[in-house]
Parts: sequence; C-alpha cells; structure tokens
Amino acid sequence: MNLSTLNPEQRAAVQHTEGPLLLLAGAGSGKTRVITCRIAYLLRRCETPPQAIVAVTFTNKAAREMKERVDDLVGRRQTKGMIVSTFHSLGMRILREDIAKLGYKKNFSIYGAADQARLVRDLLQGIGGERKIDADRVLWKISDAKSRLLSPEQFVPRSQDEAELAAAQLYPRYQRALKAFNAVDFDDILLLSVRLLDEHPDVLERYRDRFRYLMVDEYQDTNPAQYRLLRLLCDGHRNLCVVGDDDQSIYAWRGADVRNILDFEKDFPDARVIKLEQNYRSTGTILSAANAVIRNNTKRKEKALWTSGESGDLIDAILCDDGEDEARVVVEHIHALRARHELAYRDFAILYRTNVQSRAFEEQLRYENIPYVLIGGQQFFDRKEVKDVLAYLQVLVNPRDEVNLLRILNYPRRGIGDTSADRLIRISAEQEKPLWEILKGAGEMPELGEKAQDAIASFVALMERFRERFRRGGRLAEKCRELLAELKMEDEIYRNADDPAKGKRRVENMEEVVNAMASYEEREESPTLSGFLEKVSLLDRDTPGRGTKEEKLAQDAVILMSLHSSKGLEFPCVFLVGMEEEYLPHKKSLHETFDIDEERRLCYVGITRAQRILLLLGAARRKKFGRRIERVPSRFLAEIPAELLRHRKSEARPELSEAEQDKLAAGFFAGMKGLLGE
DNA sequence: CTATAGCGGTTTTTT
DNA sequence: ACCGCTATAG
Repeated sequence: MNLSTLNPEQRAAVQHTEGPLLLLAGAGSGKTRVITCRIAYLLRRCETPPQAIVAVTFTNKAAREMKERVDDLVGRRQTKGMIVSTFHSLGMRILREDIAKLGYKKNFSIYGAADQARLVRDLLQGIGGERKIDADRVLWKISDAKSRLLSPEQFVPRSQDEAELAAAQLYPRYQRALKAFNAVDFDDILLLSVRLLDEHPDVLERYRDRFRYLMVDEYQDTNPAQYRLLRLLCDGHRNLCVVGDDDQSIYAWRGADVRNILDFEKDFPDARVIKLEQNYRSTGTILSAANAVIRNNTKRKEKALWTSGESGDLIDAILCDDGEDEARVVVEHIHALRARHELAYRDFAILYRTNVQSRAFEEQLRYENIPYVLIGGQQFFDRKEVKDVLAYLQVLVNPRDEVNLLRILNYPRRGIGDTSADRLIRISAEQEKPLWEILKGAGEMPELGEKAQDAIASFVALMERFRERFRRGGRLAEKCRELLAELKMEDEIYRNADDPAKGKRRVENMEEVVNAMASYEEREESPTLSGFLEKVSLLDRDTPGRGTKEEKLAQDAVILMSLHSSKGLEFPCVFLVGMEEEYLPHKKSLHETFDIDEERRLCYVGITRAQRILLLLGAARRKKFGRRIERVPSRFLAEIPAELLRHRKSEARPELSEAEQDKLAAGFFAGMKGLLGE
C-alpha cells in the first residue's frame, strides 16, 4: 500500500476513516483501488482488527475480487475475520445466529425464484381462480413490497391491476406459508435481518460493537431494506463509507432507489463528500463516446470524467448479417486482435443485454476451440435434474420445506400420485401439522389406498435413514452419491429423456452437483449440508478452476456476460453486441416501464468497461422463435459522435451484391436518425 | 397412476 | 426452436 500513488481525492478518501463518507466515483476512477487501499489503511495504519471491518458489495464476484486484492495488499493473515460479502450473505450471517428469535428454525430453506413461483401458483389456486393470473407478476409485486419493508398488513393495493390486487390478497398467505415451511426468500434475508435488529436491541448492540467500519460499494443500487440495514448497523459510530455513481444505477427494476445516494448528505449532514472524476481505465475516445451517450439522460449529477491518457483507436461499429454472423465476426476479431495487440483470451469480454444472447457466441467459440467462461445465467442450478437433487438435500435438512418435499414426493416415480398428494395436503391443512408429520403417519391411513401407504412409508424410511447418515458426519459428497444411487435417479432420468444423448447430459449435470459438493467440502473448514445448500442458493459458487496452475491457465478464457454482471469490471477489449432496438434499449423498457434512462445507463456501463478497444456490433436481422425478424439499430449508436466511430459491415455475405451491402450498411447506420423521431 | 401428444409461452437484468 | 405443463387415454 503506497499512498503516494493515489491522486489527492483518492488519498483523502483512504484517509477519511472516521464518520460518514460519500464517495462519488465515476466509471474507471480507481474506485476499487480506493476501497481496498482504505481497508488496508484501516488494518495497517489504524490497527483496526479485521473483524471490525465490513465491506458490502453487490455480487459475489465483486466480493471475492475485493477480498483477494486486500489479501494481496496486507497478507492473508491480517484479513482473517474481515467480512467482505454481498448484502444477502451478510444478512444470512445475521439470520444464521438468531433467526430463532423470529420464530424460524435454524435449518431454514432459502427459496429462489422457481420455489417462490411454485408457492404463489399454489396459493393462487387457493383463492377463487376466476381467471389465470400470472404468478410471476404477483410475485414481483410482493417482492417489491418486501424490498420496501412493507409488511403484509401495510400492503395496500395502489391500483386496480389484477396482479396488484392478487398480491394484496396473497402476500399475507405467502408469508405465512414460508414461515410454516421454515423457509425464507431473498427479500426475507434482508427484511428479517432488519426486523431482527429492530426488535432485538441486544442483537443489534452486538453487531454495532463488532462492525465498526462499514463500507458499501455500488451504493446507488441499494434498496430501502438494504438502506435500513445499513442505518441500523452504523448508528452510533457512524463510520459508514458509501461508494457509488448515479450514472451506473441499473437496478431500479428490482427496487433499488437512487435517492439513497442522492440523499446521503441529507441523512448525514456532516458527511464528507469526495468526487473521483479522473478516469484511469479507458482511452479518450471511449470516454468521449460514453460521455456523449450518458449526456442524454436528464436526471443526473453532472460529472466531468477526464483522462490524461491518449485518445486511442476509433470505435468499430459493425453491422452483421444475423446472429450467427455477429458471433463469427466477434470470433474473427478475437483471433486477429489477439495477435496484433498481444492480448490473452482473458482480455476479451463479450457483453450483451440478455443472457440468451450468449448462445451463438458460445457455439462459435467452441467451434474455434477458444476457451471461454460464461458468467451468470444461473442456468446450471436451474436445470430440472439439478433442482431435483437439491430438493432431496433440502428436505433432508429441513423436513418442513413443503415446496421441495412435494417436488420429490413422487420423483422418481414411486406410486404417490396427485390424488394421494392432494389428500395428504388436505389432511395436513386440517390438522395444522407439517406435511412431513402427516407422511410419517401415513403408513396407517386407510383413506389413502394400500399402494400409496406402502410407498409413503418406504419414502419416509429412506429419508430418515439418510438424514441420520448425513448427521453422522463424514464425506458429504459420498453420501450424496449413495443417495442418488439408491433412488436410481440415473434410470429415472434416462426413462424420461426423449433421446439418450440428452439423458446422458442430464446425468452428467446431476453428477456435477456431487462434484460441486465435493469441491465445497474441500475448500470449507467445516462443511455442512446446509452450508452447501446456502452457497448454492446464494449463487455463491466459486469461479471455476482456481488454485492449481493448470486451472489458472485454463482460466485464460474469453469472458461472456450480461451488461448487468459486467458492472465494476474492466477489459482491454470489449465487444458490445446486439446494439439493436429491443435489445438495448430492451423491449420491456420500451413498452412497459418507459425507463429508457436506465437502459442508457446500461449502455454507458458497457462502453466504460473497455480499456483500449471497443467494438459495437448489431445484426440486420435475427432468428427469433424460429423466424427471421428485421432489426433496427440501437438509438444509442446515433448518440455517439460520428467522428469517434468507424462504421463497417461484416464481410462475406454471398447472397447480397456489394452495392446491396453498401446500401444496407448506409441505411443501418446513417439513416437511423429518422427512425428515432417516433 | 402413468405415458403421451399437443399446446402455449418463452426471452431482462440478480441475490 | 424448445421446454414444460396440461389434457387425455390407457
């Protein structure tokens, strides 16, 4: 840690350790460096014990990277006990200790989107279902209320929207069901943490004593629940340092309230405010483009990003024929640029608005034998076969988890069909006992039919046997393997697969769960089944292949990710793909929320990820749902001054003459201003 | 209770 | 194009 390498503003931020601090940090202004230095400064110069420091980030990836960088600065030993985590991991830490005070049991389950949706769908059926209401929309309304800390009693429908009305009706039941199942959803992790600290001063006191220095990254993306959590934790010592940039606020859609950052000075009148405006990341050209785009947003704090560096290359804007062509062009450029600029694969990032866009690039990269890593897109843990395995484990940990219990009750098929399941649920409701308790006695329930009775009895026996086995300790992965073998999961998967090749993939996916568990077990000091499930639920799996040298080398890979997950990262060369209307800005923002500004910020985030080379790509047409659709270039392209761009079209389009190609390219890029007047 | 075919919705972003 | 859910028949 060498403070003399910092600019005056950065240094001031590092040295301001006591009292509230607002750090307005533009993209690429060395923000992470300041945060990590500040932590190192606290540890080294102020001799702050590591366990007194809490740094909260927005993603697991960011947390991991920050931790690593601090480790590099001060050494691993000095950071032991320091907390660098996401809000949700921090909440989990609080809940794990004391959730019993709120009437939940310690072995609670975490419900992700799919579990929540299933629950809401069931509840929707419970209330007179005149018409099919979209469970996801109801869920979204409930989630929105929870992120604003509204209790079921406080929730009042704000419109006559059917989802809104259904949400008002279902929110109380939903919350009651979760509690009965001893489960929490993502919003609860924050909401219950806040409630716990609110209602139990002794607990709050404990954390205030321990967490004496709080730091929050991406503060512009905090929602009211997160805000309240921070307020509770820092009241008293008020050592709160928040870092953010309103131009990079991209989570309003899930409840983030940019007022948190805009009103910080109101909340803390004695706050020190420091602006970081010098950019150390990108070339002048890239910065000019970014500034030109973001300038079109009206409600924002005026900022003047500048660089002392060179202006660099022009930005390539490439019109491609279609999606495959776009992927081909990107991969060709990776080959060429890698040679020309001596770049490694890891220096390239392909950024897109929606995760589905990754597929074409994956295919092309694989075809060309270029290593790549796909970030986000929780596709793996969302696969059916994976969720099935996890459901078993979840029920072993928390038998009250009814959503998962119902998922596995007749899978693999064991002769407990819908009729029996419905009866069991009814009995459970009548007797007000958990479903699992009913199952335990179902061996002797004449209303169930003999076959079902036997099936249930042996299911219960199996689960209890394995619960005991897991309790006894020993290798988790080994026991999990035994469980899957005993369930004959593999056979079941093959039986249900319409083609053996697909079945094989699914079996491999299932085995990957066991592998993930094994590697969790290896790296954790005291691994537990519930610990594993928690990691999986919070998507806090390690980046693949860390550790050995071969794995590190294997990590030299092109990176594919959504614009959202790219925030906070930087790459020498960035491909911003799908620069088309309805992708960026996204269709939904056009038709429903009208929040073009947030889409523009997203575009801004993408542009500012690039250090030296930036390419903007789009397709003239695309296959969608199997049919070809003509595409319109993104309005954001037209916001970039022409002198910063080098317009090109992808080569090799045999079905068009050169004149046609020219015409198409001209229409695509030059004529688009006319399209924007709508 | 299970197997199958047909239907409809899917595609925003993340913890 | 594809997946998962539902209705229907066995």
